[in-house]
Amino acid sequence: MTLFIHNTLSRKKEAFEPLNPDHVGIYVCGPTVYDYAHIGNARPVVVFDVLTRLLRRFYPKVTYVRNITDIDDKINAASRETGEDIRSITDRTAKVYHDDMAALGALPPDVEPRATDHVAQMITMTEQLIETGNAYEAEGHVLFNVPSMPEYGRLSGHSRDELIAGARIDVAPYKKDPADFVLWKPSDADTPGWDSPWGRGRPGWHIECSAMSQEYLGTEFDIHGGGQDLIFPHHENELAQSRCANHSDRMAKYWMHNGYLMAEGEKMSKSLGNFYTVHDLLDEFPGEAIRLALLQTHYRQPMDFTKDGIADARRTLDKWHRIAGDVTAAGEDMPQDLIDALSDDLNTPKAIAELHRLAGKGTDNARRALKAGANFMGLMGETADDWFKWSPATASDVDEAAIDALITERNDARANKDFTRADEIRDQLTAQGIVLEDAAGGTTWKRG
RNA sequence: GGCGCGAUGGCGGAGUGGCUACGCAGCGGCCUGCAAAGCCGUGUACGCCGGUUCGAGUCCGGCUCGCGCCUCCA
Repeated sequence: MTLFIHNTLSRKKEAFEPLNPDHVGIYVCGPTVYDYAHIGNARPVVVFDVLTRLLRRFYPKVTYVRNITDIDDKINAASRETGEDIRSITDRTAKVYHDDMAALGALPPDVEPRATDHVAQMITMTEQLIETGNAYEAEGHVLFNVPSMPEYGRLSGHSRDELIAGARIDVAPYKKDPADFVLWKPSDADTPGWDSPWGRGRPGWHIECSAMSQEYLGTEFDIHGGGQDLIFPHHENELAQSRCANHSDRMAKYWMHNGYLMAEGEKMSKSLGNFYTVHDLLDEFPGEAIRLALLQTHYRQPMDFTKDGIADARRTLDKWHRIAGDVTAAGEDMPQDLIDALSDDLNTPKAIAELHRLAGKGTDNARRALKAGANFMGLMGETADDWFKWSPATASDVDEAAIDALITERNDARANKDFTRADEIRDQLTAQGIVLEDAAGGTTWKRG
């Protein structure tokens, strides 16, 4: 079995051949922790979660690194606005991020480095870039000199000339070349800063991922992932920094990028009110339904994320849980067709189709395979019973004993053909968001 | 303006030179006190215009529309 992945560097699907089959390394750009993650931020988390699960199936050791960006001018701005301490903002936001991503069924990364813990490494790399002649100091800034790297632009497909021609902002006067970008910048007294050979300051955005990926995965590693919008400038600049500092031909062997996401047919924007945060969606829907909705579209496709889509996904999971019941799946139950689909550049929609196929078969083997495959994709992680009793955060608390009592009363009424009373009870519970289902084995309830 | 991605049935969404994707919704039927679930059957597609081919959603060219990026902003 060969794993194929689309490599942004070649813009082709390639067979994955790890640098070292005994230890695969993957780095994914994580969040800047100044605000709750929106659904667009969740897509790469879920996509690369599936990828790491797959890599772990194929290789004995996988190190998954996903950073937390806690040095950023947006964080600084938020702190100035609200008066909340920076560390408090970043800790609080990171905590919510962890909870939200866990609710989506994403396993935590093996290493989750924070930028603030790696400033020394960033300074070292910046010094190296000055030594190699790829960077220079100017007015307290250190800038990467783009013309010093002939292959700059290979990842994004932009040439330096095009970038300059298309530039929409004024070029800072201290730049040698209009395309040069910041490695280090000075901080004033009110802004977080660290001592450096160039005075008190803070790192530019791109250098953190260069420094931290190297710290945990080495100068060359297997896969670097993130959203498509990171290809330029973030990943292009990371690549330039790391390669030049290390005199290396490459940084990551494979670069993977997930497609962008819209909400309800429109570009997500706060002004349009269609800016879904994961945190808010989790009040309305089970996390696994959101996860399945995200996986229903292939990761490189643009995606229109809708609440209807989550509701659909939820009904699908309802059905699968009804079919699988409480079977337990073992390793040998894993459906090979599902693994094959995922191995073809993470074809999750095809893998999901395979789960549908198993759901329709009706045999015990198929039920176990359904559960095993769903579990592998981070779905159906709880019992059917727990799944059906999930309730939205807005729902009022319901007394389960009272429900059971009403069910008993209704069944007595039904036995006596008192269907008026039976329907009253159904309506009463429906009004509370409780749905009753009469089956051969008795009456069960779930939250609507 | 430059670079890139996308366009499949009512909706979601794979696929790929010739053979039903699949799911949801719809319609007809069975079952059911009601409801749900389940079962059987069933219709609808490949943005537009050319070209290559015995044959094209599938390859080539052009066009239209949508979206992303074009530097200190993840």
